[in-house]
Amino acid sequence: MVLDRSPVLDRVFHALAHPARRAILRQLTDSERNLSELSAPLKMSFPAASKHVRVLERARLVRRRVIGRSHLCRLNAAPLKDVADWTEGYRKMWEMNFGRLDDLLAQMQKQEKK
Amino acid sequence: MVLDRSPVLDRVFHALAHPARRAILRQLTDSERNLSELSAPLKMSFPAASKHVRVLERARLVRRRVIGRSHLCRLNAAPLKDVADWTEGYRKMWEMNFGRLDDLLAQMQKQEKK
DNA sequence: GATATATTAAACCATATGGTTCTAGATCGA
DNA sequence: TCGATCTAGAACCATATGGTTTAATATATC
Repeated sequence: MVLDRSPVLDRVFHALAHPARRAILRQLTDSERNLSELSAPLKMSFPAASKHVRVLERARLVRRRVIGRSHLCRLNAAPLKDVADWTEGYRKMWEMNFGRLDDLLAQMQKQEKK
Repeated sequence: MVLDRSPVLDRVFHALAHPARRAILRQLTDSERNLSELSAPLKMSFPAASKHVRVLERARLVRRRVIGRSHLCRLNAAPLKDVADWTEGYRKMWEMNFGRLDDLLAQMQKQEKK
């Protein structure tokens, strides 16, 4: 199959490609947090952080519920299963590569002994 | 740790966020291919495909060796291990369906009893 | 040498991204 | 009610992205 069309993976991979967004996800592993809490540790303005949260929402990685003026965000890790599944299709490939690296290192050690 | 700085993950996730680039990786699972072969099935011009390959190279997902006028590309899946490792940190989160933290703790305790 | 092939490079374009600041609307607490 | 707080939204800016077409370069092939 030539095509690899998956708007879901497009959005999820793109969402994960920015350190601030990964940091937001990290913060949400413990508990729900509102936008202020999420933006506080990031070295950027509040609106910038808010935009990052919206990117995560479009990728379904974050859901929010509004309570008064507080927008509580929680992690939805389900799309990360898609990432894991996609990546799993290549596991053999990188394990093979590491195998070759092991071979190389073994050879180098053999050379050193000589 | 608040920050999630990892230029490697930045580049790899970004590289994986485009269907054409994932299609290129897919093509490289079988064997090495040169740029013409890689670009042929993509619905875009050759230079566009060439740019995608370069994005994959910057992410270390593709390596090329030049033989005459043919640029042979091969997959380097090693960076995908970084993706898998990062994603693995969230596995528990998606394995509990729509679960809250309570559910996760309950599951973990049940596992421990076994 | 002439010509076709594989690829890069350059110029260009439209749109997206990531950031800012400023404004405005709810809502909470005193 | 008043002021502080939380958030959205708009306007703006610089740069990146993803694509195009056209040219230039190197290498095969005849």
